[in-house]
Amino acid sequence: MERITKQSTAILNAIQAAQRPLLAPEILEAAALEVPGMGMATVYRNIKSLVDNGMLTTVHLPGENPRYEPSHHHHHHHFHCTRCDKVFDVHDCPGDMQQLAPKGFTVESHEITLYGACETCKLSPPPPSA
Amino acid sequence: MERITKQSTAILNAIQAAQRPLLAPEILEAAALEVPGMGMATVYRNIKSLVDNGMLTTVHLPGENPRYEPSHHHHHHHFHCTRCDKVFDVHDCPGDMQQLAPKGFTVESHEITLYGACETCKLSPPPPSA
DNA sequence: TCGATAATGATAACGCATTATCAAATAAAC
DNA sequence: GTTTATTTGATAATGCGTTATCATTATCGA
Repeated sequence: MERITKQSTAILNAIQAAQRPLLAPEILEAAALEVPGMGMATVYRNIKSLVDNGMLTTVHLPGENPRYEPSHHHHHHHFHCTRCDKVFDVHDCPGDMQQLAPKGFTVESHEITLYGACETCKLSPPPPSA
Repeated sequence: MERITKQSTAILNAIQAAQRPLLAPEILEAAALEVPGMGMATVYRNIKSLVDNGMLTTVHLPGENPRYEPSHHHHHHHFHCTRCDKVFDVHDCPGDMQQLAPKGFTVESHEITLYGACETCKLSPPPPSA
């Protein structure tokens, strides 16, 4: 991926505009608005290249396919909305977790995933009769 | 799975004796010590049945295949040793996480995964020349 | 102990995300 | 504008965890 194409531009734009980690199909969906007809293979190729370059970071959540966001290089966590399945960054952190671990274990890092309703879904609950 | 067989007994024994969540291949490995020649399909069949019964709980960790542990029905988290890749239960919890979420979001649950060295790996570091 | 039927083991098949293939399109150097 | 090498799109192939198939074996009620 050395050349700048309208596809690669659209993919990077989509990821940076999203303000949240995206799944590969979400990246395709967003980038295809700018470049209709874009193929899934192009998305995967560009993701791979951007991750290798260090421009993109892979976000793994429990039981989920990988999502991708611009590399932040700062410690943060994620919120997974159980209504719309979108994932959002959480910039706060409770801090050191060493005290949670069993005696004799050394904690070097941690991941926190919050689950619940994002603001949009909270304001727009599904119809009760659903 | 209505009948008690030496295979189903060995599988349940393996899971209960482990004291930590096991991957399907780990269950096979442990149960095969008791019933040599046991097949992977038998492990998956029994896991499925036990999960359906509520006897087993599936543990999803970021980027990992599912692990299984006896259903505890109490809130806990997990420690993933980055040396031996074993996962251990963590019975402590920092508590409510609502304050971490963005304004307008409602936190309903959370998952914490700790990473580091378990006691065994801490006491038996790999040779420096490795 | 016998018989009905459920479980097992070997293996093929599946689902799904991801990657490879390759002809056609296109970016960028000249 | 031409040329050349890279990227794209369509699609086949891959990898891998899991599930289905089916003949054989084994459980357990009668």
